[in-house]
Amino acid sequence: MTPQLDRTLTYRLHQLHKLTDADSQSAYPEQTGLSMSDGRCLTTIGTFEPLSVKELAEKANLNKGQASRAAQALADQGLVLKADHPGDGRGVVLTLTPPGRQVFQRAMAMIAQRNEQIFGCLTAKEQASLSALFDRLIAHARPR
Amino acid sequence: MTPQLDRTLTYRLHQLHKLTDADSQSAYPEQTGLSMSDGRCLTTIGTFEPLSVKELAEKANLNKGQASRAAQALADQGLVLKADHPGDGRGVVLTLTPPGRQVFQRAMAMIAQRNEQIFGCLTAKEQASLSALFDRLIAHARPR
DNA sequence: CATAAATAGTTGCGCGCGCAACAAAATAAA
DNA sequence: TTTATTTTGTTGCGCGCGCAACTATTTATG
Repeated sequence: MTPQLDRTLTYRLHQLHKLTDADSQSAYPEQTGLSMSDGRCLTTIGTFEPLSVKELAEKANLNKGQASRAAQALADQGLVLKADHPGDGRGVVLTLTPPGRQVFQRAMAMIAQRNEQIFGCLTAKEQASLSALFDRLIAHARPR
Repeated sequence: MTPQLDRTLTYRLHQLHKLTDADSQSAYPEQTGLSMSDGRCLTTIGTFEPLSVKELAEKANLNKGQASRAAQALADQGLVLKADHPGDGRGVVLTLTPPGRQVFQRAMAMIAQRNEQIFGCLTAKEQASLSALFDRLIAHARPR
């Protein structure tokens, strides 16, 4: 039997994402001077550096085209260092520059704040449950 | 203190959404002949009819421009009836046509199936917990 | 009643996204 | 070595999305 649309988890997952993403879209430029997409790439590099473009794409959940352009944009702004990969003429090595690290701090503080805004209405125990469920769902959904 | 990026709930919410949305993007056309956006509008109308364009936008989580175009597209395909609102010369009344109802059935079956694919890795109890958490989060995030 | 403000829906436009084609380099096969 | 296959990153292109301007109708205000 088919459940009511608004009782499906997919429907509400989509709904929740839309609601939260809309706010982030304005929060990123306001607090970091970067677009949401570029800001997410910066925080991803800061968290996982050093990173190749391909790895950046995977970690930040975007395709390599976007990852390539974002890396270039961040490098142009002096926030990310795009170095040649030693031993592989194709690859690049992405790391944060000192100014990039400063923006990274601000961005992470903003993310922590938004995390609190959105999930603060849950108890610590509920947040932990949700966290564990997310991990399982992502592991299950991830291709390969 | 700032948590690690990949341990934040916002990061993983975004990740999970991206993963699931990508699959839906192909599942909708394959199983209903409609784009994901149009398909979601159809299921929304079928679930909540009768609906105005504004209400459709709210329920389907898109802006009224998209809602207007989707309603028109579905009407052009004969799946949705777009009638004048009695008593308000501006408003329209969106309902499913008989053929629209058939596509609605297929779409809902597909959604139920995707729901199972994605959330089936959780026990019924876990799904119920997640459902309750989603409701609270959405109620808290929703403007007004 | 006049006119100002609010609301419903449509449409134009620019930007971001994803896909796919491409070039360059590394690796595998013969 | 030669050549075929795979992998990495870049770039071109079209479509979908969101915003904001606009029209038409309704409701509020003086």
